Amino acid sequence: MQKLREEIGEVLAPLVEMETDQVLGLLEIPPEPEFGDLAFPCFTLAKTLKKPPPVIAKELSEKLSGQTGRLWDKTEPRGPYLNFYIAPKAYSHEVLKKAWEEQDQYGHSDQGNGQNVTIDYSSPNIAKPFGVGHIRSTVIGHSLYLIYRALGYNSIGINHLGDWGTQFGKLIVAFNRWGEEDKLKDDPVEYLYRLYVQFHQEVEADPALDDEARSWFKKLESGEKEAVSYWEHFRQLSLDAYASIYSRLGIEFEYYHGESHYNQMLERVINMVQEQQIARESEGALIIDLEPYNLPPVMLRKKDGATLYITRDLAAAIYRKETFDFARSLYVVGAEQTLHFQQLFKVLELLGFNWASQCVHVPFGMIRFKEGRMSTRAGKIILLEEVLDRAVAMARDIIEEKNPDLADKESAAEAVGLGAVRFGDLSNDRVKNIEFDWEKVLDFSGETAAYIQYAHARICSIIRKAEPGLMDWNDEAAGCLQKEEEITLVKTLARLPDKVIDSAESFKPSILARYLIDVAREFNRFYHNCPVLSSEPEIQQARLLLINATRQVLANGLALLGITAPEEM
RNA sequence: GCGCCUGUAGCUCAGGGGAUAGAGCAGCGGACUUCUAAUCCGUUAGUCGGGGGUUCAAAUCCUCCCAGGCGCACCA
Repeated sequence: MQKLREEIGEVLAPLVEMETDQVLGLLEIPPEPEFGDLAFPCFTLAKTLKKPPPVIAKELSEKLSGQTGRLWDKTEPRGPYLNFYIAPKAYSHEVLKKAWEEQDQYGHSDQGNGQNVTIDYSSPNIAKPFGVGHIRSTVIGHSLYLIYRALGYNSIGINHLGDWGTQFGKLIVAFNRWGEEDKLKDDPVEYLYRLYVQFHQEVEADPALDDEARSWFKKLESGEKEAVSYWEHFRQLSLDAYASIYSRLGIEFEYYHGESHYNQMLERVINMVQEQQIARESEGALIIDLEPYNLPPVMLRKKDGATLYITRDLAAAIYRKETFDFARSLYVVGAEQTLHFQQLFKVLELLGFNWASQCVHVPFGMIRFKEGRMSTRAGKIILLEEVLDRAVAMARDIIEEKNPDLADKESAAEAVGLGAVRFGDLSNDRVKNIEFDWEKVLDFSGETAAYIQYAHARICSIIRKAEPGLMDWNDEAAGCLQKEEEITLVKTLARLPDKVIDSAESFKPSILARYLIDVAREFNRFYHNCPVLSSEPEIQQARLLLINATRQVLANGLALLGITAPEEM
């Protein structure tokens, strides 16, 4: 906890002739609890003082002997480290009080100062089904959205729909040749998907289809009526289908600005690069040569005059800066597009935009089958809806088995099932590929969302049964925790604010997710060793305050991951 | 061919300069008349892909090699 660090930093700084901030940067958390709670390593001092680190640690300890702080009450040298031990009573009082007062704001802060952060996430390609592959951007991006908002930033969620591009040419060709309006109405997304797959099968035998598709897209770009009406039709049907998934997952966006939103700005972008003289004609196309920066060239306009993805992305970046004046602009997009973003940011820089450095690509690995990658074109894909439905069904079965008397089984099943799917995507380091495995998706034991939700539900259950009078704040009670399991839990709860900040700075919700597993684990240890309701009144009140703080940490943390915490399950 | 990412226990993964490398799953053995056993406790398991280097200190940083993934001008 920050207060403890500062206290120790101030005591130590004059003794070691360093700035307080410098000392704070060195303090670390020891690997074992018996080594104390915060450690000062003496290695760096060894050079200036010309003494071995263990001697320095010992001397510092002697200088501090008998001295205590408000939140720490003991120091001890151990090898090259000077270890500080917290004062359990004062410390737990401090932590419990903070959680008690801040409630659903515990872990939040105002460090963002209301600055705008745009977050581009989900961004599915219209007219393609919403597969499990799309869930990563959606879930990671949405969590970052919530985390930044909790830190006082004004998060602006943008769904950069892939609603423009050659794929629409392909769809129009396919629909013209093989499509039937009745089937389309029946299940639009599924049907468009089948047409898309069929196109890619037929094009093998008849490569001319590709040219036809390109020409349809060209017509679309030049506003030709028939093309535009197809496009509007397909786009709307797809949007309707996405809406139900987003609402089920509780995902929201400030803006559905798809690629087509920037069509009016493309001309301006082309003019900009020409004014800056960074572009040139090559084989009829307009390109920017990035060889001096060790990057492949960027193509802004094809020889047939049509624009490309990166042209629209440049327009989008400029639009976002001009409209929102962001402090940061995040792109939660798969790692396979890393090169694209390197090029994009470099071109922004060449255009003289110093805010290019505020743009961040937040990459993530792909979801693959054991046998290889998923492919929309080849029809090798698992639909997200199916995954969600099966996970919820499995949760329903388990609830039926474990808690048949539960009043609202359906909402608990939904929370647990959806939580499992989300947590699977959030708990591991983004950049790694995930192997899709039904068994893992449907497993609710061990390091899963259900583990955290279960701890939360257990706490709620105890609180329901407690005497209401004992659920009040009480200074004495808050300071009387002393068992090892209690203190360890308190220390774990104290870390939430730091974990939220770490997650934001590294753009990794997985840090928060892992932390919540730790909290749930420490709670379970406490639960099995420290009875709450059957203990003496004062201890009971203390433990109620402790589990209430734990409940708050679990609920607040899960909320930032977009996962709901049922009170019963 | 060039570039980016990944390689840690049988499997899935944490840890990303510091004190004895940790979890979950699987296996084995225990704990429900007691606050929900979706839990807990114990136990087995590792030349941290390999070589070299930087450092008082390397799983962590640099370099080379190996393996896998992903990219590299008219897709997004």
